[in-house]
Amino acid sequence: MVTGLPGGQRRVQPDELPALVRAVEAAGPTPPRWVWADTNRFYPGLLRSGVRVERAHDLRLCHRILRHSTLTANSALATAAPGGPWDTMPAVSLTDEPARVPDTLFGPPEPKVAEAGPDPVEALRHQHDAVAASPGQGRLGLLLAAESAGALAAAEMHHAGLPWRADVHDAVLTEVLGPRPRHGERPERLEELVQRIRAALDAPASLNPDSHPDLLKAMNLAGVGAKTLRKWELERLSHPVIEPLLEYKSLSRLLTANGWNWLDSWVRDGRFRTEYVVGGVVTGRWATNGGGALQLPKNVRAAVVADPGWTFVVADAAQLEPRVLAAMAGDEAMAAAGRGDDGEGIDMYAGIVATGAVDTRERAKIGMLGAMYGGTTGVSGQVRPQLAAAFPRAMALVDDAARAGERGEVVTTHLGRSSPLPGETWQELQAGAYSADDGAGDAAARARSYTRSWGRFTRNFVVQGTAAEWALCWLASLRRRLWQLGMADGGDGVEGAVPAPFTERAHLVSFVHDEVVVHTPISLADAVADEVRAAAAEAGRLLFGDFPVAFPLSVATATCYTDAE
DNA sequence: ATTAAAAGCCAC
DNA sequence: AAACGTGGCTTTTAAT
Repeated sequence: MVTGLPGGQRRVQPDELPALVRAVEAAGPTPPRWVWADTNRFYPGLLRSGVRVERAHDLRLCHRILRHSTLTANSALATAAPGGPWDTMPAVSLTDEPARVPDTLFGPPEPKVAEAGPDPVEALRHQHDAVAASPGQGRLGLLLAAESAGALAAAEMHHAGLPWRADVHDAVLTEVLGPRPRHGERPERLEELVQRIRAALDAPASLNPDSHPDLLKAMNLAGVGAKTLRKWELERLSHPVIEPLLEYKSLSRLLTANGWNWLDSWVRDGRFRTEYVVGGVVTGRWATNGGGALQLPKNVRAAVVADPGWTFVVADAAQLEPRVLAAMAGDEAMAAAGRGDDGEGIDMYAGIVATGAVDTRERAKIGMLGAMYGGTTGVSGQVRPQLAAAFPRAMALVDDAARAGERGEVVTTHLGRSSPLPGETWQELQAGAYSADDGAGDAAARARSYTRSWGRFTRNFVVQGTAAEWALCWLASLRRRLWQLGMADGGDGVEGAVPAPFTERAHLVSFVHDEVVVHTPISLADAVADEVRAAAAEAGRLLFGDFPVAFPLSVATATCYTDAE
């Protein structure tokens, strides 16, 4: 059922939906906002039919935010008994089996009764009520719009896919590992390294370097003196086995995580498609399902090559989190340190050095990261009082968030996404800390440790979560701008031709926390770069209004991802 | 036999 | 330098 149409409501068959949506999108000067239970349930099919929508409201994603936000704590939505349909509705996954087309051998399929599901109109009303009554000058409304736009962008990026040259990927692997081995065998380079490791340890040919206990035992016998196999620890030891072992670990990682098997599994028809999970991280950052798309190692990014006649515009936000912290804390001094004289933005860590608060860029960086992560030792600990003196408001914000977490309270981002409550472990440990009888060591110490750990989580939550909100607004703005760019240019230049979504226009192909990649016709690359910057400025205004904080980007254009970094 | 946890490295 | 935030993913090992 589609309601709210110009001509009232209509019941449509699934195959009628694309034409209907296309018509309504094209009808008026103001595009509609489609409200649906889950973007992934409707949008992939529309995209396959060549239909792109401008705006949407994802009821499931928005419900999840409103259910837990401190800004809507008194709403009917948030005070309802838990376990309602919108609380328990599972996300639709793009990898779910598509509804199988029934066999037609025995005549047309039985008409299916659409599953009832909860009433979306009623849900929308509840969500509107909750947002309308929330404090914060429309911040929650902005968050819901950005979250929903993100869901559209995520589906579109999956639809378009990240251009991926399997032949280039294979060449990279062959270069460092040797030719692809037969099933069950090690590549040449790895086999050589295994031999060298065994020889250096005087170990039998049965030693499997992938078995950590066995390897550690053999290393102990050879007197290497390693307690763990962590890279940074091994690097500090001197023994003939260290060099081949580190090399083995590095190559082995490449093979298992992004080797030929990965290529076979994830690259089809020149595209890598992952499933972006909008809001998949507690802080609001995205997660992905499949292919490890958020952790593609630098050396395999060489396989990300633009189509002929196309190129990439790669942009990332410089020092996003400290800038977000400065803005949300209203810390003028800290914002000024990242702004520079022209107001366009300078390297923030260099700017902090320029204020005289800290003596080197490296120490400024470690100190800021430590303040946001809760580091207390080493350089973090040394620089901290200096930063606290120079930027008291920013440091107070993260310290307050940490203390709230330690008290077991919830913290909330700038736009209104709230942290979860600590789990049962927290409660139990607090109770246990006061019980005299505890057989398993120092209960009070464990409670303290867990409490501090939760404080580090809430400390980081407010910054990482607000940075994710900025990035979401950036992405949403850029998505809209890229579409407009396509309208202006006409895509392939054919008069009157409407470019198909994402095959003839500049389009997003990757988003990783604070970095975007746009795949664009070469002729539009400069315009895309302008829009990427304009979108960043717009995101800053949307979140922080007139507060004078800069969000400079590093932007590069290249036909290969590797060359843009 | 299946599942969960641990260890480790990759990304931001 | 050290072990301070969020994750995904793979392999081995332990547990059920």
